[in-house]
Amino acid sequence: QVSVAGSGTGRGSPAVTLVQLPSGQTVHVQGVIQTPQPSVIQSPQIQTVQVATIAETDESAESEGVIDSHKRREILSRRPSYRKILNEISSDVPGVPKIEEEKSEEEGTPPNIATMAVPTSIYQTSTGQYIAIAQGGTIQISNPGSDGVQGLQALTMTNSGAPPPGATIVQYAAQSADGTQQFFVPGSQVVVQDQQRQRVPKRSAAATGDMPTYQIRAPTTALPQGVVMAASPGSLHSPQQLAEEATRKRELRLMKNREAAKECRRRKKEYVKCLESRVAVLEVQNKKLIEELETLKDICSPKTD
DNA sequence: ACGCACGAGCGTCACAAGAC
DNA sequence: GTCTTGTGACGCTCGTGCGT
Repeated sequence: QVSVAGSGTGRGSPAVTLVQLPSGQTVHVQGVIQTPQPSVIQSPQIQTVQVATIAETDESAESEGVIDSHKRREILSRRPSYRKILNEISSDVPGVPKIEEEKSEEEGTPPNIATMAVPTSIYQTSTGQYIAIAQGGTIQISNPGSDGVQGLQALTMTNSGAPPPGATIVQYAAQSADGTQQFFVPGSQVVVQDQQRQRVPKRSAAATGDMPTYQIRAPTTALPQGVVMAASPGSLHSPQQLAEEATRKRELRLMKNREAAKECRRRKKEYVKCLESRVAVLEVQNKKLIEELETLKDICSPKTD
């Protein structure tokens, strides 16, 4: 004897079907039959939109815009990071991959890209590139138009020697006679950008993923024309130097935030992808359960004729 | 060919949470 | 208390599809 009892399909409550098997076992099938939804993907993004809508409804009711926007921001900002959410999901569901603490290989990071060290000095060239010199002589070249870590290059100067304290100097020349970009680094060496990519439009740079290549050469001439010299923070005294230092700090902060935003967006996309795949899995499961239920109904329901 | 709408991606700002 | 990191929001640019 099997009894199938439908219940609770009211708005907001999932449909629950009770199936009593001949053995006396009762099976709860919850939410198997769902009302059509506009979208199967219900990411936290959507949830936040809903929260925002509620908040705005309150706003129109109470006419307290400032307080409400604060409240809304509070609600929105309480949402944990994508990494946390996804890792929580993955701990519940075995098949869902975790977002690694560090960047995974998934996105195809070129092997010649090193991880970004904390720079101690940062400079912007006349063509918009950023050159950061970290402790230990690592030079990082960041092209503002390129995509993600692909715009970040690290060159480690193995024989640059220890610069005098507070005296890191970058000497930059806009363009040399052979059409390459050059800048000079401690240790009397020259970093030369190859001709093939200078000021590539940011769209195509992102699409093709091509990067500027740099070579370390011995200087062929004395100081070139148009040399720009910048001092590191160690020897700052005048207001102008302080202003430069503030600008430098700001540039560094912006560069870091730029990278952080890229990383955050990458995680967000990964998170949404995971949710989508999870939805697909659940849909398959759901379908199977429905079929199973139908089979059980067929087997166990008493024949009338 | 042109204009428009739309979506994706980006840089920046503001702010909360966590680290130190 | 200060610094760093992560993320939502905003505005911008660019590519694409579509109608005219």
